[in-house]
Amino acid sequence: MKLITRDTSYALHAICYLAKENDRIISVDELVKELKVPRAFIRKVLQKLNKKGILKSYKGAHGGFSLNKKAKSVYLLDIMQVFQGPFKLNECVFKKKACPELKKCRLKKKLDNIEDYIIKELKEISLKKMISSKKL
Amino acid sequence: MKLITRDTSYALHAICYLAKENDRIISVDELVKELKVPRAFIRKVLQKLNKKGILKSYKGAHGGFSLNKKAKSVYLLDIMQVFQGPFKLNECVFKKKACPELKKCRLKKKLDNIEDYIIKELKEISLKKMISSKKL
DNA sequence: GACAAATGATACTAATATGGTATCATTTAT
DNA sequence: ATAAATGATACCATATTAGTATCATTTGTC
Repeated sequence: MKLITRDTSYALHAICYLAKENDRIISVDELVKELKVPRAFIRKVLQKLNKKGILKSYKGAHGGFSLNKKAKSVYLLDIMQVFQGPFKLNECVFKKKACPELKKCRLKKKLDNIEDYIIKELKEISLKKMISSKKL
Repeated sequence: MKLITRDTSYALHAICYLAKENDRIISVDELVKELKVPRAFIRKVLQKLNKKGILKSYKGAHGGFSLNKKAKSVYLLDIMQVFQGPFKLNECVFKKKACPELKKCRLKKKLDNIEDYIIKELKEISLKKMISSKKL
């Protein structure tokens, strides 16, 4: 029951590295050396982030990637959703016949509240906060 | 990215039904008819709940299952953890070499806080609350 | 222009988790 | 004794996650 998958994790590592290097164009080779992640995997991850507009890519010789946004306006939730899809913690458990005396799905309501809280929190964690030395 | 899996969901349905029937012994057959869930699957689910002490089982003819605890002392979190293992939202994303300037894994800290909150909330949802007509 | 160095696109494989089925052994009320 | 129930377990199908490989395209440099 994990919240963050491997690809999201690799993405975070890579993006943090890029963010700290400002607008320098950084190749996959450099990232692989620095972060010690599988080359083919991280390439896919970076391409996806590029398509989503979070990174910018430069093709050809001396190509690579750089951040396409301000570090303060990229949020953990955004990155997670690139790889893990929309954040949906529950699909109404009590639909259909079960627990039929329940007029409304009250459990779902409660779970939705929890979900809202998580989303709110994850939206508050910006890349800037992640790489700064200040407290989150 | 769902919080509640199918087996947990079936378990919740079954447990709610048992709870509403108080200490009556209820067979798999009855549960299957009532809840319209796959027989073999729900059997496995019930056996697991029995092993964990949440249900009590009665073997032989006229056997079946009943709740082994007070409805107010069975919590959603317990049931989830039977099927989905310990609730761990993150396995330190920033371990190893990555983001090396971070002295301590501060992201993990933040995620841990979120996790703590979720656990607290899920612990507050008792079976009693689930089957009562009052607000959660 | 030729070539090498880079990403883009995409197809494939392997491992694990999830959802579900089937079977035989054991227990127990009648 | 027998039938009705659960216990234990092995199995299968599908989806998701993790990872690999290959060829096409772009682009800087000589």
